[in-house]
Amino acid sequence: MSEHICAEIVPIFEQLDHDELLKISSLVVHHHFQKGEVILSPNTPSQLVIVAAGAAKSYQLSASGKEQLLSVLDAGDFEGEKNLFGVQNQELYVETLKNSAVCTIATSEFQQLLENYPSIALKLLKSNAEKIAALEKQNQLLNHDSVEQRLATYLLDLAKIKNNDQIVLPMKLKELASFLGTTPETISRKLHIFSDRALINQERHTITIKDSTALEELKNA
DNA sequence: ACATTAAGCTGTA
DNA sequence: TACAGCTTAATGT
Repeated sequence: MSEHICAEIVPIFEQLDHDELLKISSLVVHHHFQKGEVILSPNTPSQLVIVAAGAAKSYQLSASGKEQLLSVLDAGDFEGEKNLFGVQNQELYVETLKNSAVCTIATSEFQQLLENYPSIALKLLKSNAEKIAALEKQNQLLNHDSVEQRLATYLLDLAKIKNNDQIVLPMKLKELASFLGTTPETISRKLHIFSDRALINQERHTITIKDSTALEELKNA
């Protein structure tokens, strides 16, 4: 497993020259985690975690103690940046979905870095704004009162993002269920209902939207 | 209308 | 064939 990839693959470190990358690499600690390990929680030290290879999920716990999925982190994605600005992490968890290579940067050292390289702070800001936009969208999703509305909205949004009526679900149904605030069983049933009504075609994780107008009506019902 | 529980099915290593 | 992921059905809230 390569030991010096993090700084090069992360978007916020793009466009830095070789010397700058070297300085960052000296602050980075490399780890390897098995599938299912919790790598960031309210109990772990304050740090930025970067997924170098593999995948992880970030989530918070609901009142009843269940996972509420926030996002799936693939290679190059990171989480915990609010730790870097002195915000105490009280609710955020990050757990590996596969065996993964993960890099961490401690808060104190990163603050030093931000002072020396303001361009990194700007990229972090942009990335953070995008993350907030995604969370606002999910918040809007969860405000729809029925699962059918939430699922219809999600599918239409995904098709819009990909600019294609044929979409591939980016996560397991179990995770999609958590993302939409429901159960895998209900997701499975609703997808079948949509298929029966000829709103979509489903072949495993590949879904083709056949009647977007009907789905639009459903989500606004 | 949806969750929970339990059991059965299917693809993949 | 053992396991994870998904589905189906029965029952509960």
